[in-house]
Amino acid sequence: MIDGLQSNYAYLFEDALLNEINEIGIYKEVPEGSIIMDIGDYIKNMPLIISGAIKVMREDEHGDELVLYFVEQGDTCAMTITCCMGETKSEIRAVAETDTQIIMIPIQKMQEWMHTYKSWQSFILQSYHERMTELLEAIDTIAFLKMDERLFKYLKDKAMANRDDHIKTTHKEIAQDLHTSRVVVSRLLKKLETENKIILHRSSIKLLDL
DNA sequence: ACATTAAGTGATT
DNA sequence: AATCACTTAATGT
Repeated sequence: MIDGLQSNYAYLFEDALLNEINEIGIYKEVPEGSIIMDIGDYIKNMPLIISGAIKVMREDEHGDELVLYFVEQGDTCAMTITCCMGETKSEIRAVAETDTQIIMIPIQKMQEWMHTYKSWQSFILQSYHERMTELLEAIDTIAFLKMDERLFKYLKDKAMANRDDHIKTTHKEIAQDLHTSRVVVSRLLKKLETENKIILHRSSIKLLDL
């Protein structure tokens, strides 16, 4: 059995399905920072995350990025669900947030399992629902929250996805993820530090309030 | 020791 | 909140 499959998905799927996943799924290790799926790619596989986290983002016509949400272990990329219904291209880019282990499932199988396994069906529907909620939240965040609140939410989301309150990034990266400038990030982080919400180090941030 | 990269700051729009 | 210009601090070679 693929390592980690049992521990992460056994409570979700029946044994027969686990065995099928084990047989058909392709285990992959993705190093931090590598692009798992890019905008415009045709999607042939659906990833199940065993460990690690993935950052999902969108890009505008100038190549500027904006992070939508993070996907954690035990979850899947809901965009693939939409995409593999029809033969559409990916609308998003998925980048490994940390070194990540995934199992790739061919989309034909995932459609087949929709009919044969009840647990699979509810898993897909539920994660689809969760993503939808997160997307709405992302819209709210961008539309209604000020930059300082957005930044703090970003840090919390990131800490949550990585299961680690010690975040390893630079101000520059955060600025790119939130689509703002590095100077603004530095200033707002400084403010958060004086409010005792975080501690700043070079190339890393320790989150205090959780 | 020097170059490079990350982060802090004031001023201006 | 963005941009510029500049400084300071940490790190790599």
